[in-house]
Amino acid sequence: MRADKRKKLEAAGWTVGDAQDFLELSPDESAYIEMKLALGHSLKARRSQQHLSQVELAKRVKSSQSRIAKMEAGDPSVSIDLLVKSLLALGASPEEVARAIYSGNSQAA
Amino acid sequence: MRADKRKKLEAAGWTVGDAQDFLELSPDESAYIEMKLALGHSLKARRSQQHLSQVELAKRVKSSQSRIAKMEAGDPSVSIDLLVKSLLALGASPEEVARAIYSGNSQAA
DNA sequence: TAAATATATGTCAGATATGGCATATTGTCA
DNA sequence: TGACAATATGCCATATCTGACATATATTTA
Repeated sequence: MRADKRKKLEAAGWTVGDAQDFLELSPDESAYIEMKLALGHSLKARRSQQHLSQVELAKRVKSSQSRIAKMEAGDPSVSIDLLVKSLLALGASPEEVARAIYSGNSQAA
Repeated sequence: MRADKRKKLEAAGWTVGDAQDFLELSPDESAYIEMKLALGHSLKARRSQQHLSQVELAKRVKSSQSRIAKMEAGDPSVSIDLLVKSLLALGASPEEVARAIYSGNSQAA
């Protein structure tokens, strides 16, 4: 299984190796997960660019290191709201957040 | 007070008329609220375009009429996640969702 | 190598968002 | 006008997300 496919399934809350491997994601579910992954990548890119550790970013957005890690990994337990708020806290504009959503390019925002 | 300003404050969970009228929103809070309002407008525009009632849309996205109304009104109790999922359910692509986020134009998505 | 720092993963009690429901308000049409 | 459909608003029990914490696993540096 390709790494990104596996990641997508995991982001959907599935455990790879299950019988559910064969389940299909609906186009909507798929799009939703891709958006979250894209936002997570963008968050990591921005954080790295500013030479911040997850701990430092967590303090800035009043979250926790573990939640930052989960955001960047596309963990199914994190909301788009938190991702957006974090990006804004890193100085992204709404337009940059928007670009992060549909551009596969992690540099986008 | 301008209508959109009032709406923004209400979306932030404030009651206009309070002493809190004078509080300022941080740029991040402001941007976040504007994004939610923009998504709400886009949702309403798309729903109208497809001649769907709030009840019909609610059934399609397995939500409720009241939640649809709150989404479209920018109620502070609704998440961006639900707005995004609803737009996707109305046939919007991730790119259109993205455009809905930063474009003030409610037709955008 | 070991120590130090950064990131990943699992869990959980408390906080927030959710659908559903009742009901108020608005809009439409005869 | 009244009857009816659509939308708005308030409430609540439950589901989901949250920060915090512990701890495992990299990654870096001396």
